[in-house]
Amino acid sequence: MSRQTPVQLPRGRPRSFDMEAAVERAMGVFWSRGYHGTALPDLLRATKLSRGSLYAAFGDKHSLFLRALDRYIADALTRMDIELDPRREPVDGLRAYLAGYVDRTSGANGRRGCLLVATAMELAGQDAEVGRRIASFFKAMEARVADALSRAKTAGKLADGVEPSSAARILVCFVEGLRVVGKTAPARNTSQATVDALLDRFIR
Amino acid sequence: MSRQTPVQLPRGRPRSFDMEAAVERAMGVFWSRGYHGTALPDLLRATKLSRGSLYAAFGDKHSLFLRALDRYIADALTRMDIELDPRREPVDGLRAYLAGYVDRTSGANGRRGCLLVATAMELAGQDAEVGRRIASFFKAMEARVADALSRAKTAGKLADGVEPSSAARILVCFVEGLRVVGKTAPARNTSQATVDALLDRFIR
DNA sequence: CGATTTAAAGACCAATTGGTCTATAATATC
DNA sequence: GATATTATAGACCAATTGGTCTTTAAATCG
Repeated sequence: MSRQTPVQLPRGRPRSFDMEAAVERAMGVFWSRGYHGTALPDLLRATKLSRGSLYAAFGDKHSLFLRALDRYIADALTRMDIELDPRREPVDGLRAYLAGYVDRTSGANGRRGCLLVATAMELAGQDAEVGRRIASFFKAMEARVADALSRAKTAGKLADGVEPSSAARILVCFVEGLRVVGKTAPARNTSQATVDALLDRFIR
Repeated sequence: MSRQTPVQLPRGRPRSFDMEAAVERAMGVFWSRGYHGTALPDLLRATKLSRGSLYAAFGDKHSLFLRALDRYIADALTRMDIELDPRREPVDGLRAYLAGYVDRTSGANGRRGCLLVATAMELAGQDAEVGRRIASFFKAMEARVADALSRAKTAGKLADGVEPSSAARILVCFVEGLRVVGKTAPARNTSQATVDALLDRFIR
């Protein structure tokens, strides 16, 4: 199948730590503390890297942050692609998608918040690299939800007068708002009931 | 009417700057840059105070921030009390309330964001004083919206099966989500159309 | 082995952080 | 005019910021 890569191996000591694992640990810190709230020692502790290794591997704090953000976004989109898989019943998919948000916005999960929303509020206005990522994520999310709604409509499962594209925009705003209100750690029941009441307005 | 206050005036040079104006200017800085992103020199420039005066008047950065946040919250609640005034048609009030969010979440206004949402994401999880304020604001907002919806229901203006209290929670999440998505500076039309589509599901 | 590359530890850096303090001028009351 | 209070400017502070560099030990190759 694939030919042997013609690049010769590097000569010296190979990298001994897992870069992706380091990005993931860094992501966890940014997630909990925000960009400005995260100091270098926090990142060194979390990644268990020395200053030198971290800078050699990632360049600087900002670049590492972008990688962590990209990772967070990729995880979220992957999750959505599973939940809203076209081979599944679209309404079931939407329920699963919203159930995920109920989970992530109640109690301790809610209090921890969302790296994406926090970053949108903290940096999107000032940092163009971040702003582009945030905007493209919202677009991607909206497209996936609109697609699921569109399939639900074809199946005759949408309430009268519901249009997939505007309903998708509503749902995106709603779930991101859930993440904001989730910072006050509401009870699971509350979030679930709110989601159910919303879906009731759109699903037949 | 009111008797002369028996307190004798202080003896020395009176305060010559307007503390409320200073809080308002500080609020503007925190609003644009966030808590961690705001450095003391930023606050001195905005308030046109010297270090000494600022610390004498407000104690420290955190206390000044809390005053700015309280001011922002008070302004928001005052606005809502006008928009959702019980003497007004409740549906008109709700439309005015949402129109305000359309305005604040489109274009440049949207890009600037919201001090409250940014603070919720940045600090509510870690800072108890902030967390309490955020939680109580959401509660107060939800109560006002629920009240308006309740009056709309009595007037027969709500769609079948809409329950004021859960609908209020939906609306609160939705508008806070609008603020998040608004950081990508969407077109006014887009936000307005989304709001209209949502209201369509709740109003007869 | 020798050459090469990397990791870790930590010294080191200038700039910035939030915060205090002092000196001086201004403005008020008695 | 004496007393008291305040504002400003700026020196000053220790701690922390993000970031670089050097040293030494490891690990891999030819």
